[in-house]
Amino acid sequence: MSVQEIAKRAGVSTATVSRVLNRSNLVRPKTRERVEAVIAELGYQINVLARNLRTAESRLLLAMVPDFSNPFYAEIVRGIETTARSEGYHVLLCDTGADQPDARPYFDMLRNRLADGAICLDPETTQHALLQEMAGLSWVACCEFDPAAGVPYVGIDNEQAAFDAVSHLIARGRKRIALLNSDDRYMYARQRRRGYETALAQAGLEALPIGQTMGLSFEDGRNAVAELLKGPVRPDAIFAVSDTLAIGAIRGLRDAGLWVPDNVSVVGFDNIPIGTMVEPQLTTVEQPMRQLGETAARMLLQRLEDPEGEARSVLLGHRLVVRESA
Amino acid sequence: MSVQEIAKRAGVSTATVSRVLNRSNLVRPKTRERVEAVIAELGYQINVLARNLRTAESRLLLAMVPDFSNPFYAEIVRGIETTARSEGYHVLLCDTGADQPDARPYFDMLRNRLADGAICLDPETTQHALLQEMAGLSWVACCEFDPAAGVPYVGIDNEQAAFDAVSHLIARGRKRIALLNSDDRYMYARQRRRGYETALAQAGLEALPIGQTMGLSFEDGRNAVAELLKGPVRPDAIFAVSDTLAIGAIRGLRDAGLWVPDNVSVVGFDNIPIGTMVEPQLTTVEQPMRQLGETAARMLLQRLEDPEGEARSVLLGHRLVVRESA
DNA sequence: TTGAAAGCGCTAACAT
DNA sequence: ATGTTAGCGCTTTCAA
Repeated sequence: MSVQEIAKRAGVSTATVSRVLNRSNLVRPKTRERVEAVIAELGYQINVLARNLRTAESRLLLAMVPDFSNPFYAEIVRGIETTARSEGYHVLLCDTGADQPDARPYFDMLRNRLADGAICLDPETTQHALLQEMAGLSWVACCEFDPAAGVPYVGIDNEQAAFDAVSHLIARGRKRIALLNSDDRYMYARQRRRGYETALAQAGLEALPIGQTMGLSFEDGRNAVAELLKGPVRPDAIFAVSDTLAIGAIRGLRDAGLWVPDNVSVVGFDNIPIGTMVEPQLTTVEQPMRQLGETAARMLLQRLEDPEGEARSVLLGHRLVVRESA
Repeated sequence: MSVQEIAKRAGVSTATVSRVLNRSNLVRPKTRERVEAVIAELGYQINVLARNLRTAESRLLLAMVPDFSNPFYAEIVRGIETTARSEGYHVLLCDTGADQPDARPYFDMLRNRLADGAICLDPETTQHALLQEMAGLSWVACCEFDPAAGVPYVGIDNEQAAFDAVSHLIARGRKRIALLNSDDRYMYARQRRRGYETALAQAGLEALPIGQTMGLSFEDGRNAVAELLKGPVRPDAIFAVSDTLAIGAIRGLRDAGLWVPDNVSVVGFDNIPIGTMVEPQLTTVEQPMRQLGETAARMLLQRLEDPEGEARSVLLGHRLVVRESA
């Protein structure tokens, strides 16, 4: 069943049916009614595939995420979806993580027009590839961004946020503050490290050897702390760049017979729900995840509407949530 | 740039270009080479929108999930994606939860052919609606299923799994075993309840008043336990139908000064990662999440290939993972 | 093994 | 306010 069929039965042209379908107001109410009646009667459903070809848009957005089972990303994706849906778009989730480290297939989805645009939360390498291979294609960066790249982005001030977290530790009287950092491929990791270093420097404290992990998991944190504790100087505080890492760290400390926060204070990052489910409850830096996603989607939608329009990037606010661990 | 362009430059017809594009073997190697050279040279990318219209398929699958930020569902979706991708399909995630309790918009995506088929993890109500409104459309059920509905499904034997969990508690010498159940709209909730009741009955034990929650969250579990403890008989064990609920329950018990597992044993369900991140580590029933997703996707793909083919449903195995909490 | 041509179902420019 | 008509870019029958 097609517009033709509807047109015939309603005694109008296909153009008119199309106008009714697209809520054009160049249709006499009476006519519209008649057409709508036929549509309802036959249970006609528009063929999106045909429309997509004709209008040369899929109304599909790509969300490239390193790991959507990470609650942090999950919540951002939620924000993206909410906004996208409200504008009649759908979101295609692309987990570029573990399983499928190659983002190429996703690039192809953009190239061959399966998606109208993309939101990229992937690390620098992916973003640079996107930038080079996708010249002229619409995408925005979220959380991970290179201010110099010329791509519109939304994120937080990671350096400042890290600075705030470490300052909190210092204010609590801690002197041997270790950083538990993740994969250096991520710009946020490097930015937070800078914040950590600045805070220590300003307080005249020395940085400890950095605990470096490959991932953001509980076990990563646990193992890294075990490593850290083998060092010459025992930390009295740990700033971890993610909550799961921090929770793993707490377990690592307990493994070594250390108590949090009595012996060692711990601050995490993100403020994901698990933070309140553990004991002690996690002190952490909150990111406005939902809002990050919503903003990213809105920026992308704006780009799609007006590709030439000026693209303004945004940094959203963060907030230190003080609970029990520090 | 289109097939026309390529055809002209390669000195062949559009049909031949199309054949090359689709790996048809009715092309002379020499010709194929020439065409491929032109394609590579111009960096031509097929227009999926046009192909979709022509072939009347989008190679997009719908995954309808109550809450994809729940690690349990996230892992299943992973399985779905892996399998789908290996067959050249993409997955459109539809979070039918909190935000968007109405699945109607997703139904429309099926009706108007934006998606070729769907995998539904939503509760009964949604599944029945799908069944009625989508006659003749391809979909399969995953985790949530009504064996009598005539829709192919994959899941586990929830009743048996619950039976096993409760039996474990009984074997540990527990006598006052409470059930912490979630939303009764879900068939799995009703199935697990039956398993719980059967196990108790077989052991000649009495069921306690059931702790009923609206959702599956930590706070739900915590609050439900507080309620439970107000009752006349204090449970010495709790079987919760989800891990988050169980972890909330453990906290609720601690709130009341009770220790797990010394005073009260707790068993969860699903075996999500957090189970090993809490203290005590959670004893739980493991579901083969990844495999559930993979199987569901494979079933759907099969249906798409052969809509008339017989559809065989499957129950996958579960496993009790004994850790510290019970 | 290749080509010519029809047409998937829709939208939109243009005409009335 | 409505109709006519020309494609969007591809695949696929049919003929050669």
